[in-house]
Amino acid sequence: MTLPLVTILDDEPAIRSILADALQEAGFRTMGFARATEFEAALKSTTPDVCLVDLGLPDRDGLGLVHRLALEQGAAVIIISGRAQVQDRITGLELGADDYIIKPFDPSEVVARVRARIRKTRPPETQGNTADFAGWTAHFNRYALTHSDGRDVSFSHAEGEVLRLFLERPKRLISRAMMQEILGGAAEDSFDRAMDVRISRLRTKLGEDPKNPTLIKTIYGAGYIFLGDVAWRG
Amino acid sequence: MTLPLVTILDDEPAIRSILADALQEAGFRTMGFARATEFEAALKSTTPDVCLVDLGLPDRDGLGLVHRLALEQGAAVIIISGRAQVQDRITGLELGADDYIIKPFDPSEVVARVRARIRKTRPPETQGNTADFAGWTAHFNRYALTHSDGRDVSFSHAEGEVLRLFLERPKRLISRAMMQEILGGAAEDSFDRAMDVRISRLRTKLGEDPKNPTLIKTIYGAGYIFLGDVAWRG
DNA sequence: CAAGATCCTAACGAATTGTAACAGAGGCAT
DNA sequence: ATGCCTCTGTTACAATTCGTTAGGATCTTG
Repeated sequence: MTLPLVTILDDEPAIRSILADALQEAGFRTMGFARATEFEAALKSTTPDVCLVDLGLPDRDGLGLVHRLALEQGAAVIIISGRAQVQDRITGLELGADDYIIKPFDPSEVVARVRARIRKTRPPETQGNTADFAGWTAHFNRYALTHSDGRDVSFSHAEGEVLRLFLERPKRLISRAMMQEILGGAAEDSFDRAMDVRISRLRTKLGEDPKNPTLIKTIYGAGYIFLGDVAWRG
Repeated sequence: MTLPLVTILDDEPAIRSILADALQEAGFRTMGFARATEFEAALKSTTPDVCLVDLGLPDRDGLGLVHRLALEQGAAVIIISGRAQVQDRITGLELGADDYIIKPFDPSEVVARVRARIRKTRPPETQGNTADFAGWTAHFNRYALTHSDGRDVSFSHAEGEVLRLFLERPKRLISRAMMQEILGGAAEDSFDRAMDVRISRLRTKLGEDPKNPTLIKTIYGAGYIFLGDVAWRG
């Protein structure tokens, strides 16, 4: 697995570089952004493990951003702010932030807090090959799905890749770009319907109602999300 | 599901009771302990969601306890300590704590940080994905609204964003600017009717009388307000 | 009440997504 | 090799989503 990715959103280049240095030294990949719009654009193609967000942004109030991040992406969000009042901290945390660090900060404390987030956020390596969800059991070693009602469906390698991708990230938004990256990263032409077709086929095997899928939901313009409780074993 | 359980390990009775009061008022169950041995005994029969641990314990160094807690139980651990040095905080976090709060603390900040932990610890399913209001039930995980009279309407992602925005702030004025901010508002042109249209469509799905909306009310020149009692469950 | 600002919403269209049908690449037994 | 099968990307077209436009409705102010 690749190194955890930490994004830094702060309009001061000095702060970005201090944080980036400390984090990289600690073994993280980093991406820095000066404005919220850039950051949001980047989010469409990458999924950070932890997002450091400065609240005093020029182009937008960061709190709304934090809220959406926490809600949609499910990523860990750490606010870094000059506003030190207890009330500021509380509203930040209530809006979905995972932590709130006050400027001026000690870079190594930031690193420690980022680590603490990642420990919890990263799913413990699921090298398992069997997973239960919504009445189904996926057996990745024999490329088959069994349902508690007796149905037994086999799936192909390509379908299994997608299924595993979903089962390892339940209830989190998975962008199309990320799927391309994790699965066979082919060219990303807008004419490329390969991913859609894979998902369509998987949906069919899961017996989803085409008009109203309950397990694999499409988020228009954003990606997919797998609903359903997943339990891995073995 | 039962209320989340928060344990408080601190040798000062005054602090235990301050925290217990604040947490109970916020809707948590609490258990207090004065010494590590008592606490560990209790752990054999219960599984707390969050553990508040004071480091200055008389009978044992708290750090080792924190380490084992984090490692074995997998529970969220928040250190509360009088030791304010950066180095103390770092080692606490590195040893497995999820957060580090310095004495003296503000009880409501502790509550906010406990909440932030629980959001991540508890499975997303348990979180607010369903809300009742005015005969309707909004199911955000399956993008559908059901009415007590049997109606069943599905809504899109964009509509869901607006609906959630309202349901999270019932009976409060929501300015247009705030909506742009919280939703993905990119364009700020005053010609942008996108938000109006979203609301219009949502009103239609809710079966609002266009002449006389009862749920989503327009405040001319100021924004919108959602009337109706909202009860979240999950 | 007039004027102007603000809001509603039907209709349109660009972008995005679903999926049936097709085609090429292997695999495998005959 | 030939024929048949499965797998999987590509194509083409249908369906859906959602912002934009535009004209009318509604509100506030003077």
